[in-house]
Amino acid sequence: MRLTTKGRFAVTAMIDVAMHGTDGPVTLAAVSARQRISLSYLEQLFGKLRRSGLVESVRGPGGGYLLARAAAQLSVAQIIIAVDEPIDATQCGGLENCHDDRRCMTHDLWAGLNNHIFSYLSGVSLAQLVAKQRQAAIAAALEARPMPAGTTPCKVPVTAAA
Amino acid sequence: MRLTTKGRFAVTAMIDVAMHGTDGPVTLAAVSARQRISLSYLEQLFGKLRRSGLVESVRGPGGGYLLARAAAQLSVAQIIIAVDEPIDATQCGGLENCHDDRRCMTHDLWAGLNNHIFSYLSGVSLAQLVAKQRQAAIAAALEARPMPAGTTPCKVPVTAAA
DNA sequence: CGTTTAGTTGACTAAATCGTTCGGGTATAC
DNA sequence: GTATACCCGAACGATTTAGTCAACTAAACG
Repeated sequence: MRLTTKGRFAVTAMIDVAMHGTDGPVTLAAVSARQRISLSYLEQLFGKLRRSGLVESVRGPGGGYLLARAAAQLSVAQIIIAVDEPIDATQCGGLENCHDDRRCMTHDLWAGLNNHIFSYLSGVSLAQLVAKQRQAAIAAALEARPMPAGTTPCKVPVTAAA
Repeated sequence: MRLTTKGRFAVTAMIDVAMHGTDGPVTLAAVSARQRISLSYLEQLFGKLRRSGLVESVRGPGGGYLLARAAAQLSVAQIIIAVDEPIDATQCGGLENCHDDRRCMTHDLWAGLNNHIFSYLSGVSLAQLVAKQRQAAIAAALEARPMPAGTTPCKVPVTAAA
């Protein structure tokens, strides 16, 4: 399981669809404008997401994309798997013949780590991320608007990006 | 935090050094032969690992690389961070000015996921992976060697790679 | 001393991936 | 029938990946 910016773009776009798709399909043009992602790149990503059954498309005017399932039933792992074409780090391509006498370490080794990371990201649902994003948006709005006298702002701590 | 084959190569090589470095330094040539990784690529990786203080080098005949700390004190996260130069998926580069009125979602969003994955991989030590690898090697040896009559082999389940 | 070993550094390369741009299609609502 | 918006694929520059080559330095050893 790979973890690159490509999967992040896909998750970001899916969150956007989840947040704005409550009444009707969301056009990729709107997602592109809001999230500052190239429209054609979004089309490529959503082509894969659709073929993976994570979203459904509606063609024609008023069309766009909708989540194929409830946001609580869509995991980050599914989204990343859908767009990030898998690469195997096992060198031997599953043939297990890289050594004469014993097979390469990478084989069993990374399988375990992959499983752990995968199962973790499988436990993170789109609904959770949407809730977190809504919370952050509220905090930002409170920060931008001047507080009434005598009240104290409730800042959400911003975690550092790696 | 990115997750690519580069980091996997580095971790694999570090496991090799941990397993063969019990008495004396391990040459990259030996690691290259055992793990089927290009010698010059290993040189690049170990250059970064050394500058990050994860390994120590011994020059001259009989030289090679040694773990700078005990395997239990070296985490997978440290190794990956050392070789995978970090990229930020926040588009705005931390300036938070991607939108006119509100900042981009990716900013706070991926920070949380990054932290979770990072803290998970920080909890996985090289010693754990070495132990797991030793166990797998034993299982492979038992599998290759015919069992005495009446005994049942104890196969280790092989998990699928993503 | 000189040779061999092995780390150190840098430039350079083919291939893949990333993100984008462009140009065309096709289904549908109005 | 026209505008909308999904669909598809080719092509592109930039970056990353993985590897190669070449020159250098430090240390052991005879």
